[in-house]
Amino acid sequence: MGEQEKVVDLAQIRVTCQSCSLNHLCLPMSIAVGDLDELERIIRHRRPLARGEHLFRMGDTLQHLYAVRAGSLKTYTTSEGGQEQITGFHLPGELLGLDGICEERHHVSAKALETTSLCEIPFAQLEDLGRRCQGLGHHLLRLMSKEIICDEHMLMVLGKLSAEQRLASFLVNIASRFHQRGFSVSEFNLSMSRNDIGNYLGLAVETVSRLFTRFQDDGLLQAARKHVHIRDMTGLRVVAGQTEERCITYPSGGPPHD
Amino acid sequence: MGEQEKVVDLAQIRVTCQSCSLNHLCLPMSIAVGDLDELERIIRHRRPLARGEHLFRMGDTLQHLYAVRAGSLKTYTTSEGGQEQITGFHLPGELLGLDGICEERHHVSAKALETTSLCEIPFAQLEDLGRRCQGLGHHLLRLMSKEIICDEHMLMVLGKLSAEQRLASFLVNIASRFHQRGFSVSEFNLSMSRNDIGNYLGLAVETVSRLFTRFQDDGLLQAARKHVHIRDMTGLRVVAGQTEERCITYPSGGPPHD
DNA sequence: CGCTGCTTTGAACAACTTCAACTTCTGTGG
DNA sequence: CCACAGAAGTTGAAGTTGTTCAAAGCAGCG
Repeated sequence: MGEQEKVVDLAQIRVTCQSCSLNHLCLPMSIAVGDLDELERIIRHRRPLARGEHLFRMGDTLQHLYAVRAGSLKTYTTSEGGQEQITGFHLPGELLGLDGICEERHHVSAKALETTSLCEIPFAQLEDLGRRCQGLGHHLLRLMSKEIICDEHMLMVLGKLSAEQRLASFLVNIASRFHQRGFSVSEFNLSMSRNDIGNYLGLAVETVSRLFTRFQDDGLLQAARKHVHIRDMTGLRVVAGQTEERCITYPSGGPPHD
Repeated sequence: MGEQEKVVDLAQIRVTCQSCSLNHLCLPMSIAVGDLDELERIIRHRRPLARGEHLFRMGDTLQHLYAVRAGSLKTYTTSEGGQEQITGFHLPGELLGLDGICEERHHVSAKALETTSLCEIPFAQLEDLGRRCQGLGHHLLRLMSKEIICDEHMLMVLGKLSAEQRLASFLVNIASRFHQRGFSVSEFNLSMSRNDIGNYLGLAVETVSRLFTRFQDDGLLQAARKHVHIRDMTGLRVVAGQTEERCITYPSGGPPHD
């Protein structure tokens, strides 16, 4: 508050998707160079969220989609009984709000897990632009399709896997998403609590905690609170029942360019 | 084989969405009357599937989306270990194949639960038409969004509900979908086996069977094999933990017109 | 009529949850 | 800078829910 010289109006900052380090993961990846200007024209920075703040709540009218620039969020639904189920964790480069298109209001709440900055994209304008720019329109469909695939993968996780397999599967998934973003596959800080992990995986916190201990004892990883160091990725994949890499994390026509 | 006079080339039958009893649930609901011709031009009937036949399999290239005309299907994923998880049951008026858009190949397999007839919609042409007909393009996004919502609702079911709540929730959902299609809310024939229900709900067959018996003893319903007669819908909703009607079954801007 | 597959029921068992206690971390104010 | 309170995480022991295994019942069909 006292640091007047540091205060800037973030909405004034010129957003350039071109210079964004995430553009290969985000909407711009699909768009013709000439049309990128148009996309940049409708995108705005949003004031960063502090840890625990909501981006939107279940029931809110859908005005914008959001792309994560830095930080992370969780989305969750609340049942009539007041129970919460986390439906996803969202890392930089990922799009939020697609569930809200159906009824023009959000069906999940989105809450920041840490200080998080986002791009705000007016949905009506994006849809309009999508009609004019073929690549963008198609990419939006692909992103929605990807979300369906991910959610249906989670149905398998919750419906068929044991607690051990669920946690291993979760860690493999998170590691590969970090890796895509240029971070280490094997060493990272989780932004979500054990409670959040348990909630997401349909397990009690205590079970998650015990499993971290067991994985550590088995030499699969070392975990100290949020910090995780995977020692044996192959072993972890075996526990998860995933030996092939067939997780959908990249909504492109072809495979990731690496 | 011998009944030559009954054999017709189904592909020759002029499909008219206008005359289809499901048009208020399906793609045409969103389309301007003038554009309906164009949609009808690209839609083809498909040879009906016999019970147990596949419409497509996981990994197949996505060529078409499909709309169920009559009958029903299940979609399921197969894990590396060969385990199957049913991701959805599909009734007349519902669209299949949306998961395949992301990578241009299906991520689930679709199998008929009974004799099933379908409309086949070439995806590329539909996408193209969606760009030209605003209503249709928007409706396609809504249908995908609806699928996300339904899948995320299932995450809650699998992650948080007890076996009893899961089955009650399933029955309430099926009943309301039958009702929308003009059938009785309270009396119907399930096209899926107990095994399929258990698989879908993350439960053992035996558990499902015991629950049917318990619901019957509690006077909530009467079940004889596939035939189900719901005696106390309110009671069933209470068990499911759903007292409000907030299941998303209709992807329209407003509520169903009844 | 006797097969086959689906469903139901019972009893033992296992996995995970719940409850309870304790430890470790984090942040805040004295 | 330390003390303290609250939150988050860990661990153990008891309890429950749902699974697994086994067997019998039932409908449909050649």
